Amino acid sequence: MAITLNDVAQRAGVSRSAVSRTFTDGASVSKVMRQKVEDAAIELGYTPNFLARSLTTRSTKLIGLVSDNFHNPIFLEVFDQFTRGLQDRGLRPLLVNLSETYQASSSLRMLQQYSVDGVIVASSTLPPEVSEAFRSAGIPVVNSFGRFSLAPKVDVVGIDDEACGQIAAETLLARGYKRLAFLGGPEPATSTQSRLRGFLAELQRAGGPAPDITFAEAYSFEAGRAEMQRLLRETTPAEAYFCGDDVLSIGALSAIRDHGLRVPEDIGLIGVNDMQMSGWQNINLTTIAQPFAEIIQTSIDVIVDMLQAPKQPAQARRLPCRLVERGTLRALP
Amino acid sequence: MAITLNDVAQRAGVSRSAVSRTFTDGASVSKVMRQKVEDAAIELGYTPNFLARSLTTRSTKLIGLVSDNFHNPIFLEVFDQFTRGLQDRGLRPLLVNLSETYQASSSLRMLQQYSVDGVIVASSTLPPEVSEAFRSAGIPVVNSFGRFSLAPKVDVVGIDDEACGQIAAETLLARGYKRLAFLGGPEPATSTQSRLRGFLAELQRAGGPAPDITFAEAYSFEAGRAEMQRLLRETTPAEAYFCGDDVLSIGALSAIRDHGLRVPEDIGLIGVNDMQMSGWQNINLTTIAQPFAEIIQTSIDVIVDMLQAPKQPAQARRLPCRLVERGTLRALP
DNA sequence: TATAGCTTTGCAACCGGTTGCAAAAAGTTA
DNA sequence: TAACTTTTTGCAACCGGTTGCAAAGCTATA
Repeated sequence: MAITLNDVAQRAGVSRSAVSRTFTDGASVSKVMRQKVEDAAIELGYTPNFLARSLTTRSTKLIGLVSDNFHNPIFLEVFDQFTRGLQDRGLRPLLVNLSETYQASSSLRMLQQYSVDGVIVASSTLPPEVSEAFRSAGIPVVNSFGRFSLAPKVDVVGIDDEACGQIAAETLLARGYKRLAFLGGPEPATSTQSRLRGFLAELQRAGGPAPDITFAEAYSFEAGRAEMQRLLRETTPAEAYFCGDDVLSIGALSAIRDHGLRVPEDIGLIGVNDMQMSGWQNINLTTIAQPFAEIIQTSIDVIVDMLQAPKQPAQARRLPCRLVERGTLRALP
Repeated sequence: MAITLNDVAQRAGVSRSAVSRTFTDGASVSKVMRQKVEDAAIELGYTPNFLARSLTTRSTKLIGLVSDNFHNPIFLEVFDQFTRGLQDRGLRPLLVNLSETYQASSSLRMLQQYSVDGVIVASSTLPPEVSEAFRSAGIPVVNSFGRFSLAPKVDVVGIDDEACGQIAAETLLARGYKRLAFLGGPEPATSTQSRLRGFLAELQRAGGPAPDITFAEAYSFEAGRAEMQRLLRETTPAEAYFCGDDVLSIGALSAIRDHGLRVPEDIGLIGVNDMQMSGWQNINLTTIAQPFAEIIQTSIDVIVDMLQAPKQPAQARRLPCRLVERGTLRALP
């Protein structure tokens, strides 16, 4: 069916090795030989088979892209950048969706069967064991958007969640807010906990009062809205809320407005992520931007380095967040 | 490095074929033999290499997933469902991102090199030549979200864009709107043209007046907002707009509200897609739902069928859309 | 117990490539 | 032109599996 190396060799009247060599760079082929082979190849429409090649070269150029985050709109941007970044380097992303019904352990087998050269685990919610399983199996792995740790078992590229909480606290305090609150993502998530820790630490340092603390059930619009509705119904709302992320914030925003209150006049709101939608004029959310492009670029760099020199000691990289001022907080005094 | 069939054979003291046979179902192996092999395999942690296997079986279980739509939030849901649907059937999605800088022709080579068993082109905007190239190369292909045609060159699964325009017209007329307008996506897109055609046909049939017709530059929030701003500034707005899709509608919505007008009291709006966000209470967009789940399920079924019995004549399937009533149109009289 | 029929097993060739090695060809130098 | 280098080429083995075929093993029947 498909054209093989043999076909080309025969057509060009040369050996199989000769054909192979013209298609591997750095190999020794004379100009006339190369010409003959290339003519035959073009004539027949030959494309080398990467999988057969991988058998001897032990490199498939396949990178497993594992994620469980197929509901938060920011991940579309994440996938876009990952796939393009990998393509630019001649690598191909093999996608594994670990959401809901799939147990994490299956991803190792799935990707081992295809001899991937490396794996990118793109998730802030998957447990570290998922990434670690790949490393134990000898497959280069990097955990993008993972949690920082001083002695990580696998390479991690992410943000400094504590610093993120600190920025939120500073921002709110600088604008004169007194009664503050933390409306986090799911309580067990480590990102939630770290952001809270940074938030509290900075408030304490500045001598501010302790904030109210509640958690939404998920990083989702519905969860943010539901939790804010509950707060408005059952409590005296705080002056300003630091929300777990942007979708959550947008949910909270809708609850506040439905309740007849205004943002930022009655209640202030600050999120995390800076997803595209947050900049839409009908949302216009003040938020703390994650450096998505840099995280993704760095993750790819890390994995590419590991392909060349595997088994360096694992390292966790923290990239800085920055405040994006829009319209959901009152102005600086 | 990795454990191979040979290692297992040696450990179990049997032939290579025996090991191979215990891992291919339907092959003839006695109970004792199977036991010996499985023990050795577990002991060594053996996983068969699918790529080596594919060399002789001529099936990689790899499906190319080609798309250029990494900006419209609905596509995250689309990717989620595609990847899960494929995984459920033991297939693995190999992602190709064709947005912006990549020219379509590269996708064929990329996927040929990996001997994919089939390709799903998930896009309503890529030209039909992209899908056709795969078919010419003998690779089973289905174009999801593609344009309907009576004599298609490749299999297509999508919606009936004309019917969609018709539903929009019926819906608006039934609510007593008189001065209607069409605010489409990019003018050259075939989906835009088909929806317009259906819209106009139904209006004409019902004897309504001809609508205003304009086009946004893209299927995006910014484009929808910009075009609606222009309309509000330069024209007398229509009573109700049929918008190209939901993101576009949401952009238009924000422009209308910023202009001090109310929806649906002053201006009505109906979109297409029913993306998750459209149901958010702060948006609450009346729209025409695309049957995403069915389109994706059908696409996968089609490609799986082709793997078994390739080269049936191509067929275009149209799945029905349905109205989702929310809050951006006035109530039925 | 001999024979026929079925199941299980191993051998060896093959899938589409790569690569170490030695022979052949081409290029240099004297 | 001969002797010596360097480059180019083909052979054959290998990567990790599968599979047709025939031999071996087993069971059932006469």
